[in-house]
Amino acid sequence: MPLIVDRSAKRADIIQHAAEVFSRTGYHESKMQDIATHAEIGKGTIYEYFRTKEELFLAVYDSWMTSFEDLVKMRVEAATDAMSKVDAIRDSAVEFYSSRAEQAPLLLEFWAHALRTDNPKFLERIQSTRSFLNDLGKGLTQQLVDAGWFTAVDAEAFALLESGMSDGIFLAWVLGGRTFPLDKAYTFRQSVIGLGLLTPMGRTVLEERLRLKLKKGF
Amino acid sequence: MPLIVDRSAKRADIIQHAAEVFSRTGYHESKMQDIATHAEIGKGTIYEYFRTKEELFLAVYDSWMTSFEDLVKMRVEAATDAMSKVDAIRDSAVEFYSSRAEQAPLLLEFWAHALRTDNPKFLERIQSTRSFLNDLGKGLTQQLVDAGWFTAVDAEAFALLESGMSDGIFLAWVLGGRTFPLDKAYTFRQSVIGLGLLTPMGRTVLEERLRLKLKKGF
Amino acid sequence: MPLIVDRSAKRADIIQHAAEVFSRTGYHESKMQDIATHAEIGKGTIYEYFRTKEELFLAVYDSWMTSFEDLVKMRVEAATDAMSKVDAIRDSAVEFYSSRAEQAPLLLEFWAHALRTDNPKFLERIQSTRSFLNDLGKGLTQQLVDAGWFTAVDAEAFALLESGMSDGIFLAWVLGGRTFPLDKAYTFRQSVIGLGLLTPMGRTVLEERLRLKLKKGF
Amino acid sequence: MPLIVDRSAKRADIIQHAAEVFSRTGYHESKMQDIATHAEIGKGTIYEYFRTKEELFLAVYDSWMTSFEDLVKMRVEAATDAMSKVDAIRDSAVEFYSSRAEQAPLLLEFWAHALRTDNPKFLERIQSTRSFLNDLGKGLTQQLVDAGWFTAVDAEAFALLESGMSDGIFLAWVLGGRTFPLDKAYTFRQSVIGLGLLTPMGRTVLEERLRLKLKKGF
DNA sequence: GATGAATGAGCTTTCATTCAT
DNA sequence: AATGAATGAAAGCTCATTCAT
Repeated sequence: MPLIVDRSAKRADIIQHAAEVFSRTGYHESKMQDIATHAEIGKGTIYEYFRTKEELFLAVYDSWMTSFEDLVKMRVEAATDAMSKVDAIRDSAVEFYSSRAEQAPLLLEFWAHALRTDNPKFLERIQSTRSFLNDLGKGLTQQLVDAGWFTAVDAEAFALLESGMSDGIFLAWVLGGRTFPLDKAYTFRQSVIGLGLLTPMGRTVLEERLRLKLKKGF
Repeated sequence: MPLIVDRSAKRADIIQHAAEVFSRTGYHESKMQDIATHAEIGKGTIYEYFRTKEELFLAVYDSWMTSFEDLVKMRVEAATDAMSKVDAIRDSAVEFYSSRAEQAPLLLEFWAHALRTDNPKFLERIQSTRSFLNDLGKGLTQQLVDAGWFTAVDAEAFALLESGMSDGIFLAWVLGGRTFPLDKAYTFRQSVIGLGLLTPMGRTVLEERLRLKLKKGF
Repeated sequence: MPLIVDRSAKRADIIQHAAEVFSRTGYHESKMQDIATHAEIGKGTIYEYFRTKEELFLAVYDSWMTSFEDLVKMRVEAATDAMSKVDAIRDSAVEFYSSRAEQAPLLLEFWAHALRTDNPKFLERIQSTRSFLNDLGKGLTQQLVDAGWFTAVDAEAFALLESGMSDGIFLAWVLGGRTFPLDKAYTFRQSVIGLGLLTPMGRTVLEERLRLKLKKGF
Repeated sequence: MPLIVDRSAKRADIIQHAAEVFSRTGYHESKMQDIATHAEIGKGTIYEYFRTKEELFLAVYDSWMTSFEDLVKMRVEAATDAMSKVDAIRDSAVEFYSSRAEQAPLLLEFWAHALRTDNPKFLERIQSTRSFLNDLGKGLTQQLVDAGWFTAVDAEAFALLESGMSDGIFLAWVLGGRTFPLDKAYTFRQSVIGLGLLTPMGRTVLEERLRLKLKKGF
């Protein structure tokens, strides 16, 4: 066990352990005592860092989403052109969700809880990630339109649709027992969408490849 | 108190009231007493019809999904060609979800619960609707491919993707506070997909209209 | 299932079935529904014959004790001399308890309940059997004393002691998991007591036999 | 509220209060809240020390029986010869039961419960005391036989009979409403038994005294 | 700061009893 | 007379949170 030096490091440590317990057992079934035991601290200590169990839940989600956003940012910045930035977003999502397969149900629980609690911070945190992704998607879509790859499209609506689709695929994946490869499904989706949006110019370059992917499925 | 004639009618009546209470308060926050009071019956009476709260929850979900499936079946049967059958599915989903806007969060709770409970019937019931929709979608996609409207595509994968997308849009709609019109989003989605899958032949007929929709967004 | 003709026969039938259910499951764990099901009648019907579950419990005990008393009466009447009447009582107890081994725990429950309930009939019914046995025992003891077999002894106290001992042996037998033969234990007891009470005259006749039994145990 | 210093002292305190509530109201009628209130602690606190109500019941019984065994041990050790050790056991039982007259019905409830519960610890605890007493009785009986006071007797069987008789007298005392003096009854019993087992030698010394007691009863 | 003993509100579920049919 | 659907009081147990040390 690493020596915890300061307050925020200990806070992060608790979040880490809480994430594991919540993931394994679910929010409602996880007891504060379970988390304390897992973190090898006293039950009361958690309350030195988080006012309520709910607040801890929010912190766990926040921590996850922050890593996700950081991952996306990093990948997108590393990519050079708009097309590969789009790929970077998709890859980030795939990687993030795939590597957290066990935690996936907790995301659903978080969303469900967000819609019920009086605490507005839950929905706000969700919106925050969505805004981040939508803004990013919107900008890139516009660039692709402007560059003549994509046909004219309401970039805002499209970005919203895209992130919705992402969550939808994720949902299908989780509820279906993760029986198909997530990355293939995301690629497949992008081929469908891509084909739809490509301009004649873009089509000339990419159509063949995309149609092949459609035929193969996932 | 309405005169309840037979057992199954009373059962349905309890499901109805439970659905309302669950929808309003959420599964975990709803107490059996709340449901009993709302149904104007004794708390013990519920247990004459459902062994546990969880079983009642399942019954509520089952009742919703059965209506949804019935609606889809009806609409699809009424439609004459494959293209309008696809429209019928989409319209059914839009109508179903729109008319149950208040109940929507409960679907999330159900999904979340299904992933946690030991009772396998929850996931089974979810799978059942998904299978129904996927089989339907798969058949229609294949018909559209065979008829030359759609380019060659793995019908199974595409159907899975489509229902995933539907749930995704629904999710975005719910989590985003239902700030956009659900029907427009579904139509938009179909335009994007449609454009991607259309063959040159289909494109000749429909491209103009679909591109217009893309430009407008939702 | 025999055709139940009159009220008291049906009442007896319910008692019979209740006795079986109570014996198997215990008073507290037995549900009125279990009894109704076992008797193949409606739950409400029981209440036509017994006001409460407690009253039914009392009826079961009363029925058992009445049979026991009848058995004792019959056996004692059949015996000719005092000494064999004493044997008859002992044999009746052994037979009664042995043949009801499974029901034995219920007797304990009844006694325990009798000491707690406000309903005085429980203790009264217990007293009634005890009185019957004590009176019987007292009379016989006095006869044996008068006949010169037994030394002078307070017949009342001795009778009380004897029936207490009987229950005690029964208790040890039940709580010990019925690991020793009940009849042997009763005989052994009688040998011990007998030897103690015998007059020199009685001793001349019986001592040898009794001492042999002491040596053998049970 | 008394200052409770350590865990086991608090545990003992709860047992003490539970014993009082159980004794007064009976096991089934006693509510955990009653016990908590009586002990001036919160309901939840009890569950920090005992997993279930049943476990608490067992602890109460265990505590009683342990004191009883300790009392017997102390008294027996203090006695010098076998004959007075036998008296010591009898006196301990009398003292123990007499001083716990109010609690006596609870013993019956405990026995009844032990025969019904799935938890084997109940019967085991009962056996434990019985073994202790039987072993003690067996040893002393053998000593008395060896010393020539008692006639040859199966010491094991006799010891079993004796403790059964003790419980039987106790039972008669409790069920009979404690209308006779317990100590006299025990002494009376011992006179009967004693006379039966005495050898001619023992008889020479004690017969007169014992016969007198028989005549007096209790 | 860290702890964990103490708390009690609150929940699901049971089941004896009632009573309309 | 017979029934069983309906009832609701009741109880054991849980667990997030507090707070004295």
